[in-house]
Amino acid sequence: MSAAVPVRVRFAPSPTGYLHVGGARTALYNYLFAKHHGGEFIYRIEDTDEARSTEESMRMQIADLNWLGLKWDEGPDPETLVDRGPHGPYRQSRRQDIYKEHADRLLKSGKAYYCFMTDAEIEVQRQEATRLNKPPQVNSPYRNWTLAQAQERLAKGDTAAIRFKVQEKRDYLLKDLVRGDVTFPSDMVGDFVCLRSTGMPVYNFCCAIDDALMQISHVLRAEEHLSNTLRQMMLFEAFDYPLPQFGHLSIILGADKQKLSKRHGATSCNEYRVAGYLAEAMNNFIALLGWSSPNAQEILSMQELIQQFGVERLNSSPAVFDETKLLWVNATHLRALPQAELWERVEPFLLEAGLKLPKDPAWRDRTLAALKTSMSKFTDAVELCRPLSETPLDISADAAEILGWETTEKVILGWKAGLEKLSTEYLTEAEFLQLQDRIKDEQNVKGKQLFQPIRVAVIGKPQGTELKMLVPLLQKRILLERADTVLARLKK
RNA sequence: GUCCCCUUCGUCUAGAGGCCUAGGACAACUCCCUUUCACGGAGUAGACACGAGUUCGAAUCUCGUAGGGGACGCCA
Repeated sequence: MSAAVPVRVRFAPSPTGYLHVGGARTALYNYLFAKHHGGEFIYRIEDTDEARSTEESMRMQIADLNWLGLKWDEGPDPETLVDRGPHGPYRQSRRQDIYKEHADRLLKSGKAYYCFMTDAEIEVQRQEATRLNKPPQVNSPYRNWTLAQAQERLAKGDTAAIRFKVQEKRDYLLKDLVRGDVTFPSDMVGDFVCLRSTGMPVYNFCCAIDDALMQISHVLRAEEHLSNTLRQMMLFEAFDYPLPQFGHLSIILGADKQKLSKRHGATSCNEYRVAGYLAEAMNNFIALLGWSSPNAQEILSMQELIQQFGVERLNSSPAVFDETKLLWVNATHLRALPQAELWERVEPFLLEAGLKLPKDPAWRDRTLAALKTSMSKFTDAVELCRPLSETPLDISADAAEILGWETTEKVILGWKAGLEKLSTEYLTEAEFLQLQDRIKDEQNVKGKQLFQPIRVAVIGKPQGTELKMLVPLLQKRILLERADTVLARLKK
């Protein structure tokens, strides 16, 4: 590795859907690698598949990348989508002149040729090859046409793809950063298309050209591109461009060891964001799928990831995406958050659920202190805080049995009387426990007959978080209202 | 079919010929803390895919076998 070459890496997804966790990991590794080496992280859009690429997908992916905090140094501006950086455009659909010019160069030097084969002809060849158990490669009859011959036919209005002419058989050696030496025989691929007959370039072609022109020094990408690398190496060679270093990351599998896909449940970053996961936990967890910290750390901040990341500790075998561990990583990050920040980040979820909670910072602090150990993700706060919301008490159906007990009314009346005697806005845990004891003695009710009616009078249902935690978080006024609501129900 | 890649506890991994009676983390289980839960603490159980070879010595090197994945597109 030459130290003179500045580190420039890129993440180059195709905008054909949400950002997948696999893509997120690729992006993260590239980002970490760049930041670790003080290099640049470039975001490029591979939108040459006109049928499947959409601007909406692109916006979704940008939003996900932003959520993860992976900021790029060059590429479309996340807000305006206007290109920023000296090597643009960064959307391949806008670089067609460049590809055209490169294809012409190959044509002129005889390294590529016009191919007039139709889809049907290609299909016939493919089926024939498959039938003979041969690699389904295209053997174009136009391979040896002269450029003049082809141009003559083009002049008649026929369209043609431009195919790269794979040269004599030899081995290509790829020194992969993750996999070590990988040898590809050149006949592994047939003459591949560079430019479609529509003029739109094909992935391998623009990828190689862009990586060269954008001066990409290292390409960290998914394993499925490993065998594509051969074509790209041929292209680099044909243009006499210096080859970047490649590292092919293993794929991420679902619990059934099959490639992670929609049937495994959540596979997009966005789903995890909505489900109340923390971006920093997502980064942390994903980083550990295929990479390990040199000092065996499991919980790492972005800063630590940047400091410790290195391509040497990348693992080449596939990794199963384990949601259980993700949840643990998430809970750990969540509980480490300063309480003020935790509230800030949880609040949108509470508001969305329609909860009405006190604005007093001291109250919020107490609440989080009490509830945070049972939270693994932001959305857990919703159910945890629901009983604290200043909304009319909803008496659940399974409270009916308790409401039917003959001692219930006097317990609640005792509870109410006790509350009224208190002068403070909130009662302390100790006061609550004392009050409970007093009701026990005064009303001569104990055990279930005592606890359950109070519980229903507080939260409207027979089970939930411990009352000694909840009661001190509820204003006396609200407790009284709720007790009245339950009493009114008893009268009916 | 051909080529390429991968294979350590259930899962993520450490491991670069002797430090390995294979270490850590999540999950599981047990106990402690706590008048229930959670958090926390202490433990228990659990793996080198298989077979040959190289070597005084192999999880580590080589070769096979099996299994999994990828590529062979005018998809990326």
